[in-house]
Amino acid sequence: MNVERPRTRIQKKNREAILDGALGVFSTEGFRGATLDQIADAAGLSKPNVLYYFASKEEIYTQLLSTLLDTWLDPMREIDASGDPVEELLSYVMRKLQMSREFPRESRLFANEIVQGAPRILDQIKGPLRDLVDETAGIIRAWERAGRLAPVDPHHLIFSIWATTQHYADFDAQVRGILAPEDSEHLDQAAAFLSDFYRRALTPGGVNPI
Amino acid sequence: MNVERPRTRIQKKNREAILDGALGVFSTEGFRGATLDQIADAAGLSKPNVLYYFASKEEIYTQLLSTLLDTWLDPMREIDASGDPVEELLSYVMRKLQMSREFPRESRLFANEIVQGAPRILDQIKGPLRDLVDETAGIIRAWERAGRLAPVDPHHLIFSIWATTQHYADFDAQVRGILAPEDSEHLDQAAAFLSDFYRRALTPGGVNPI
DNA sequence: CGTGATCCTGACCATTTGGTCAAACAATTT
DNA sequence: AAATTGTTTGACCAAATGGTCAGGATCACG
Repeated sequence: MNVERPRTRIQKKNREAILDGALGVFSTEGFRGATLDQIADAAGLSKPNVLYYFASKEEIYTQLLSTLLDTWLDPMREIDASGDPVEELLSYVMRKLQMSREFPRESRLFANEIVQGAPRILDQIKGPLRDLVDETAGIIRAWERAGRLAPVDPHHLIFSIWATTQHYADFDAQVRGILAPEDSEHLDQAAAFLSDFYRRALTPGGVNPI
Repeated sequence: MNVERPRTRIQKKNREAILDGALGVFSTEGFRGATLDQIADAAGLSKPNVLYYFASKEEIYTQLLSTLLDTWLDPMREIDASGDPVEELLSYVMRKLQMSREFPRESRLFANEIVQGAPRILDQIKGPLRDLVDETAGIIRAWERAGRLAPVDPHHLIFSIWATTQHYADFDAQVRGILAPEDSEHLDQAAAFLSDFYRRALTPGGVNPI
């Protein structure tokens, strides 16, 4: 049975349990590494029961991917062309960092997918994602031309924001391995660092020369 | 047969072929996703023949990981405490970016491993990698205290350099999906962007206010 | 309560996968 | 060229894996 919209409360509950469990498994194992048994286990259901709600492992995965991409891009949509350029970009950085804190599994799911060549999400990247990025790049370019932002390549600025913020979710194991293990404040430190860092780099003419 | 040091030219050639093939497979599939058949295929050998040179899939993988980590850290070892702080860090950024260009498979191999929780390399991270990072952090902190560098958290600066440079190898599929496909100059643009960007952010007191 | 629809499961299946092994084949040494 | 050592492979195996299915359990509702 291949229900698009959950009709009963049981369907809703179980589909959610499956997607939540699958998110955990896929995000740490990748698509090929994840097994239906693990997913069923994480969801608290039997394997045949999982396949009663989703036609295949692939369907669970693509369902997850396309649902999450939207959420993932929300912080970028909030950038306001009429706001103060540096402050708008800084709060974008903070929103992205916040997502790494709140949704690390989602971040790692995308990381896995893209590192492995984005075989199942390339269309979405070349379509909606690219459009949104180009639009944002336009805003940044306009700010920059108006002299309200240091000169930067908009696309590479966006890449750098993604890289630096998602790093804390995607490479969490490494970050924890390097920083003192008892140090659980590292995301707050990261916020302070990135905030200062991007402010210095983006403010036209440099900030408060000493 | 489990030969540590290749004794014959055939051993040398085949072990290299296996490691090279395996690098390609592991870097795009992850450990669990990769199969011995794929590796054998990529190496141009039969599966039993691969297992004649390496005891198991796991042994190939860990061999790759530990061999490569050393190369991977070389750029950081080159940082010279007696050089000019901003220039030393900028050339470190450029060396790291150059590695993304020359060794994208190696970068993705580590990315896969770490995204999935670094199950087989955590010891090396907590040991040698951490030591080197702490040492470099000490150098950066000294520069900063001497007022030769803008105030930054050394560890998070290092993370940001890793993130921004490796992004171009690890998330290559996304970068290519977003930038114009005909644009094969994006790594040169990235070099220009990162160079300007880190110079602005690191130079104490800001750079050449207009 | 009865009945049709929904939900769940044990048993099963075909394929894939990591790994073994005896025997054939090739290189090197004596 | 015989003996020794090193290399390669086809055939095979057990376990894991994605997926199926018939039938039983449960639920919603007239």
